Amino acid sequence: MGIQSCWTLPGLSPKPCDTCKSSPAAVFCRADSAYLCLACDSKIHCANKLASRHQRVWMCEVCEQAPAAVTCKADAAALCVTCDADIHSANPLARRHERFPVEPFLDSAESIAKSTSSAFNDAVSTIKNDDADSLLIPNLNFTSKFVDALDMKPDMYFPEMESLLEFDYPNPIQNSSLGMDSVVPVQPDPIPPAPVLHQPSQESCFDIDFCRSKLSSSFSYPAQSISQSVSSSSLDVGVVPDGNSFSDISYPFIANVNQNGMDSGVPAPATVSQATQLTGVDREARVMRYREKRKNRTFQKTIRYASRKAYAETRPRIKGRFAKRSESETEVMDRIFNSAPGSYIADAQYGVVPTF
DNA sequence: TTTTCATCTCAGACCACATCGATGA
DNA sequence: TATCATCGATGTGGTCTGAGATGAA
Repeated sequence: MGIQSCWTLPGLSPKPCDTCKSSPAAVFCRADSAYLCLACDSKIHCANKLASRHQRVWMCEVCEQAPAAVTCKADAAALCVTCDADIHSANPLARRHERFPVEPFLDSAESIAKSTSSAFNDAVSTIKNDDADSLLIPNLNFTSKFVDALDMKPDMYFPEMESLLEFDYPNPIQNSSLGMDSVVPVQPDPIPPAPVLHQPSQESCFDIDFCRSKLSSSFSYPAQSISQSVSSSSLDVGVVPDGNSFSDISYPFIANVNQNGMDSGVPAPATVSQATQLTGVDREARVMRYREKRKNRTFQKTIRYASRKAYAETRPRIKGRFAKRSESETEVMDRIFNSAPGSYIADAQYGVVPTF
């Protein structure tokens, strides 16, 4: 059972490449007014000097139907005009997301992706074996384009994801005595938080739930869902008070908020540069905190009784259903268990399970 | 543009029975 | 108070099924 991308619109298939028609388009060439996959983009725009001067932008990460017009730092996503308008007009918090106009690039998208990925290979090596990574990647489809084109392993990640490592800043709710009574599971974080880039603006940190709301075609987010985290466990979590929202994924980016609390529309100049000037120590600390948190996170079915699990796995089935044991089978089982009284079945995942 | 059909995806149902936990003797 | 017996409820996993989504004709 796969996990659907949290960002792409269900029901909308990515726009196909105008050239090969088979791969999903990854970039939009303004000069050609063409949607191209990475391979075709590389082929076409490396053909001659003139073509290499064509300005291109990435596709919208949400609808994958139109060229991206803005980059939302809070969502770590490139959005087209329509999606940007829909998403960021949905509620007051979303309106405060800091956004920048998308900068067109001239190099081949493939080479950009390659250089981008190599810069993160070190970090990747530290967080390999992480099948949950994909859950944290805002746009799985977006990433998969690179994976397809570059034959990369899906567990690699990209700079856009870097910000997602930063999702366990101190939670004022958890820290308060009020938070102790919250239904939100409180996970002690023994590692002190890394310096917050914009300490005074904690109230400006927020999460957007792109999974829960099952993005309808109208992109209307229920107001009560604005603070849900990506974690599936958050489905049980009540509404987190506006303005103090922190959960599993809280992006430490801020909108440039004016005194009225509204988005001034002008990017905060220091934010981007500071965000990219993280030291190696900061980065390592963040990766460590991320791994710690990931370890405590579970998307798997909870097994309450290992003994029942062990027994269920040994039981005969007919078309997947439990079946009655025949007398001979019962005798065999009795002999097995009785022949070695006090024997144990080692269950790697759930520890030692006593036999029956 | 609308309708029909085929295909795909996914959540929930189903089964038997050891074990759990409450209750009473 | 401690121990034991009884009984209904619970939980366990692999497969099937039907509803809904999607795409092609």
